[in-house]
Amino acid sequence: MSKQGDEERVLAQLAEVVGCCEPLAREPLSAQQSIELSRVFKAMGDPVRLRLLSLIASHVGGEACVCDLTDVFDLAAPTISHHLKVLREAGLITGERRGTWVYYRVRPELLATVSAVLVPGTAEETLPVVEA
Amino acid sequence: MSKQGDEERVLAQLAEVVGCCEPLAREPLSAQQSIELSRVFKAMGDPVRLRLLSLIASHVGGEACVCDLTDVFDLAAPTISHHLKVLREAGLITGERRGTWVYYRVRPELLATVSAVLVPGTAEETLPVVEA
DNA sequence: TCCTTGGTTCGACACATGTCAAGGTAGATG
DNA sequence: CATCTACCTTGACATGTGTCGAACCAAGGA
Repeated sequence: MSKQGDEERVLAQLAEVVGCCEPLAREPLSAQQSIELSRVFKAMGDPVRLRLLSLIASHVGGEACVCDLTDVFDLAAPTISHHLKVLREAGLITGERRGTWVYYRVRPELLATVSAVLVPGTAEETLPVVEA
Repeated sequence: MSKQGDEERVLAQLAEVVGCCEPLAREPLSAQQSIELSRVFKAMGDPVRLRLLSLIASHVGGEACVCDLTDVFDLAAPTISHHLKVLREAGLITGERRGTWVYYRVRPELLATVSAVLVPGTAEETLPVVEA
């Protein structure tokens, strides 16, 4: 929330380093690229955070306040807050305070970037896969 | 290699629990789904492992032996071996011994599954319709 | 002003993880 | 068999990470 600038920087850096849609199997990642990308995957490499992400993404209006999220887990509030911070610093979600509550929403563009890195089929031909 | 059965089990379990291509934003992940999925992301949440993955995926013939991989990093052989094991146990790669060397290749179907979970409408045709 | 509710930060703890040296296994070649 | 190469496993260590209680901040009422 207060680190909106950091979120933007992270996202910009990822986009710059990874490129728009460079599939993983086309050419090996550089050390720098792998560091940037692994940040996102590491943020998603926790069951609680993955579930938080899907809870936010699938919530009505595309956003959810923290009070909508805490009840789902058997975890203390600081723990949820910590996980949300990790997701935020990875550029996967953004937080905004409106009155008493803080609302989070996902960054679909980052999910799309990551998805495109994984599979080559998104843009055009690449591998001799079973083609229609 | 010696745990080929485990690799199959992991992949089957992931396919069963996650489903074929259920996007993250459609409905919230269950606790079980998030646990299975987070295993894969956690395996990719390390720069060395991500780079290993891309090195294997982009290598000629779609496979690479360990000797092709160790020289790229400033890491001892046991460390590389450890990371390869993590990738293997996550179902992302398979290892096969042929003579003196051990060759690794990626499982594109798992990458496609993960990619499809992230973004709706991604790479559905590349999914191999995993059956039991 | 004080109190209540929603969220975060801090500090501390137990546990997980990345790393390497040493030792072990599998196969090829004498 | 002996030995060399390629690769893995073990054991140990330092660092990183998830968790929570306590304290703190922000906003909206009495």
